[in-house]
Amino acid sequence: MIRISKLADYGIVLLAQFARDPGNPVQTARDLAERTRMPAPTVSKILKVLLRGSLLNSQRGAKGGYQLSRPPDQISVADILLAIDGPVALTECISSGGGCSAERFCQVRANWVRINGAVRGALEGLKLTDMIIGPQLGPRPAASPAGATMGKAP
Amino acid sequence: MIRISKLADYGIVLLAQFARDPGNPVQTARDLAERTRMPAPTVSKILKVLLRGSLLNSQRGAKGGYQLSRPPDQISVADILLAIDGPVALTECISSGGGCSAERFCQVRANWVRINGAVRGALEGLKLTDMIIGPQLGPRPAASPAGATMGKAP
DNA sequence: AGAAATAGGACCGGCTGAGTACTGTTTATT
DNA sequence: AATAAACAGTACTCAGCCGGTCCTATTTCT
Repeated sequence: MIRISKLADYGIVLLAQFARDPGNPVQTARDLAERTRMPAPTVSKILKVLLRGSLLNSQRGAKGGYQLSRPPDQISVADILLAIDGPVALTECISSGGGCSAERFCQVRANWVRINGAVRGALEGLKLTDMIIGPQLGPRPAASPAGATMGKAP
Repeated sequence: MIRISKLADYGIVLLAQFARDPGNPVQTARDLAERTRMPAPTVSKILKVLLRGSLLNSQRGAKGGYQLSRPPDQISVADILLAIDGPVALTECISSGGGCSAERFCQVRANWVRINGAVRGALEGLKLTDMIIGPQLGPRPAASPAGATMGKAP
């Protein structure tokens, strides 16, 4: 199904929450859980992962909380996926860096490298600021963006 | 890790094999297994799935085998993924068509719809013929294709 | 009739994703 | 100094699904 993990999905929702109200840069895990309607332990777990990926800074103790480590326009969806799910690798032979027993005969790997790079590039171009502007906030030009092409042999 | 299933990966390799030598349009499961170095039972299983997805035609009995149901330039990577892994749905809320308990509060779903559509569109544009031209067959213009952009807010 | 294929299941084992819980450690406040 | 509020880290379980294999029809050519 070519899907990202649920945790990564949650992570994006959480980070988007930060970006949505810059007035409260520091948020506690508890508050985020309430606002996003996600279970508190799971929220806490994801926040720690995002911290390790240096997408968040944390302040311990009372009056503590988390805040974005960078401006939201400098955090991409690819960054979030990298922190939570690891590197973008559509196929196993990409993530394992080759070494598949069939590699000697495999004729499609080179193409996967290209497709993979294109998807990663697209995800890198998509910033957190792009995720918070929903259809409800101001009119949008049209439905779907212009015809995203990639990887097609020239 | 945003990855496609191994079966789908195999399926692409198998179909690419058909496209690679148009001289032998009909191939048996056994032959394909040998040429791709994949285990025969698995190959057989995938071929049946591809048949159900009407990407292949089959001929039973002695001298039987499988062949592409359409010219390779009319079979996209998205078609193969659809047949094996189901519809492209990066997040669960896409495949389930909404209904998530947090949907009422979720502010990012609309963006996922756009991203998802962009990825699917890109995969649809990538045909089987694009998968068989490797770097070894003739020189290629450059490393990565031109800057695949998608989903970015205009 | 027999051999060579596909058709269509059932079946199972192992991995990993998702969620929970528990036990520190740090810090502001009183 | 004591307390409470928050983050930090780790361990654990449970379920679902992916992957692989095998078995038994059914069809068709020789």
